[in-house]
Amino acid sequence: MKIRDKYTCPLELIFDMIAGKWKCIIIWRLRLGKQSLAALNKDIEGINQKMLLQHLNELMDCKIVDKNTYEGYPLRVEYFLTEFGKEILSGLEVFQSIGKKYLKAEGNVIELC
Amino acid sequence: MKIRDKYTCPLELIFDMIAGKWKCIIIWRLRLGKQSLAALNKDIEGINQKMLLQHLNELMDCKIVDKNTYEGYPLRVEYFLTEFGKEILSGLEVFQSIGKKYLKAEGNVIELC
DNA sequence: CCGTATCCTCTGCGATACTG
DNA sequence: CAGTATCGCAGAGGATACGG
Repeated sequence: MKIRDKYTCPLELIFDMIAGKWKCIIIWRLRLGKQSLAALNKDIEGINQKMLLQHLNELMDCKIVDKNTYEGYPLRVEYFLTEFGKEILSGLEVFQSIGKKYLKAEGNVIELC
Repeated sequence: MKIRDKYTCPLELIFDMIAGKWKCIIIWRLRLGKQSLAALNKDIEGINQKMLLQHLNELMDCKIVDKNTYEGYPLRVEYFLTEFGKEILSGLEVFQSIGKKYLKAEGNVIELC
């Protein structure tokens, strides 16, 4: 993740925070509540554990995502959106609905997300 | 620009369309109306003409941006947002205001955009 | 079940120079 | 002023294996 030293526009800062192949979909999947790593890994088609973890860590660096860790075996963690993350989510919801409309106009009938 | 063959989420499609270091700022700058290439090049700090053109072309491929070309010398073109582009813009406005709020909370007093 | 370390590939970005 | 062509590099993304 490349956060620049200097921004001329607030938009760019937020955008850099969520730039990355899987960031937006991770946030999207966390919209309904806490998720374990394994659950995310299973739900997000095409991702592998390493990339998931890397993106989650970057999202945590930006305070978009946080996690709870529970001691004991089997290990258990819960990733979830912070309040800041939920604000970001509200922007993504706009894109989600634009995308849905776009796909429908293109004749796609896939049932997605 | 990497548009995938298959999407499980409409959000990802829209996101891939505007992924790229300069895409969102270009759209942002076009929010107030038509702009020549030279004007964009001057206004967007740090970009060079080649990258600007490449990103504009990709945005045109996705029908987010369109342009008018006027014959004669000196050459003149006008890049502008399509209706689809304006929808995308409405999502970016959310990030802009989140970013502004975030920077203010961080103690930044810069006057941006 | 969570998380880290290595290694490798591919492409986004950028510097530079050139054409109409 | 608008647009194209080359070339190089850093870093994002991914396969795989290992450790707590």
